[in-house]
Amino acid sequence: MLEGLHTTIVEWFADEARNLPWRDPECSPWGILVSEVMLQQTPVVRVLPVWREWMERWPQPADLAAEPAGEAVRAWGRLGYPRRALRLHAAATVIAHEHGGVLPDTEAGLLSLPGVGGYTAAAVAAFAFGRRAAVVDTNIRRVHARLVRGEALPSPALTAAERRLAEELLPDDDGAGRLSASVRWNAGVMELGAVVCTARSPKCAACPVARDCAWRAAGEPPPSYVPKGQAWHGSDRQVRGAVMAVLRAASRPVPRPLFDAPALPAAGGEGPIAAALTRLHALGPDPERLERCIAGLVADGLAAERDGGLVLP
DNA sequence: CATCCGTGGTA
DNA sequence: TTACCAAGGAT
Repeated sequence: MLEGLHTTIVEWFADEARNLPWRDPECSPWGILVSEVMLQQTPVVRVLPVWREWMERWPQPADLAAEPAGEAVRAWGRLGYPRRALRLHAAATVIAHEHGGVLPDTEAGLLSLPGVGGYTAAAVAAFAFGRRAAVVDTNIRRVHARLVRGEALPSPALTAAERRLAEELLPDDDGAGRLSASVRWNAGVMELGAVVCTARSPKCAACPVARDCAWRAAGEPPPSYVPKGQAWHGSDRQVRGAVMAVLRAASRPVPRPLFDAPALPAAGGEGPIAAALTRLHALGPDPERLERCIAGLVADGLAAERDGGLVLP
């Protein structure tokens, strides 16, 4: 049974895998780490162009570590959650200064890096170093929930039972490095969840293991809970995002009064800075919220005070 | 452990 | 148009 699943999914992956640059056998561990962090909560299609820019500009961790953190944030562009750029810069600094510029090649070593949690540590250990590691991301959790547990969606929070299941399903290490059975299984299940066993309207007709699926066998029961949406309108995140857009557009400190100005961004005039300021003002944040958001950005290290203005760090 | 942290495409 | 959701992590 398990053997059949392994063979079917791994063979499907060999035929159907998307040709992504970080899956190239020549891709460096650093390139794989960058891709994994960028892919945290961000779709592949938006990551692709930014990842290529990063690899061209910073081919090694030391290249990124040599620049101010703000450059990482600027080059992050609109991928979202810019603190990830900050942590990637911090990770590059640790790698350059404490690991001789070479990535740790164990899960535990990777886990100690800023911005690297359980998922990313396992993913890099597996995909960059060929280690046997149970990769558990949202795609894999969903495939396991349906295929094995017969449920429409995984629970809101990762459970110990899910970790156990992922470990049980993981093939033994066969010493084949990046081409090992466990690596291909991890990649295959993740890909299946990403392109076939999707959260909304799964493409069961295209699924290689539809006949083995416990969820289908159970008559596709609906989710037992309702996912709670992420608040956005009127949130601090919305304002922080608008402020960060201004800072990314500016190469010198933006005077503080411009952030409050409800009227014309006179000093900015035309151009991307003025446009970003206009978008911020359009949100109409009250002064208290705006101040709190800016203070939060500074506290997070995403923004810095300089010459009476605000800049990227 | 629940909450916070960006952004844009899609149903 | 609104709401969901995408290779999570830190606190």
